Amino acid sequence: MPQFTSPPKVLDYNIQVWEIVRQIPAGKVTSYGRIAAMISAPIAEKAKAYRAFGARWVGGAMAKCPDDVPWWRVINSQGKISARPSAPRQRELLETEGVVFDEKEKIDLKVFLWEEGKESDSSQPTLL
DNA sequence: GTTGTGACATCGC
DNA sequence: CGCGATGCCACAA
Repeated sequence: MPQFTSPPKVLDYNIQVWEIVRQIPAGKVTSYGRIAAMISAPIAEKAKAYRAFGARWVGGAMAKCPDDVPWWRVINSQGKISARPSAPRQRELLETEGVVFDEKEKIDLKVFLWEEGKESDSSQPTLL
């Protein structure tokens, strides 16, 4: 267990993030905003604030990146890898999982985006 | 107590 | 579709 600062609330949030990330099947990816959205329902009042920083909280949680969490399956909404120093390393891991990148190093979220409850289904997304 | 930055997302051109 | 600019919360110095 890594050493976290005292804020238990944020830590609790991070734990939820890790829990979700662990549920991501191999060969699938998800975005920070997606995780943030599925964790705590965006409150109407703070919806903007949450939308603005909820994703960053997830990033903060990933910053701890415990060994039990496949942090490499977490990317941004652009379907690209974040500016992490080990970004190239992440791409290698994703390719090993079966994820493919386009010439712009972007991932087809229409194909590899992990959707809740659609992990092992034969539903083939409409490839255009 | 204040200032700066951060594994992002969204809007506009 | 790509790039630039903005917003917000929490933490570290």
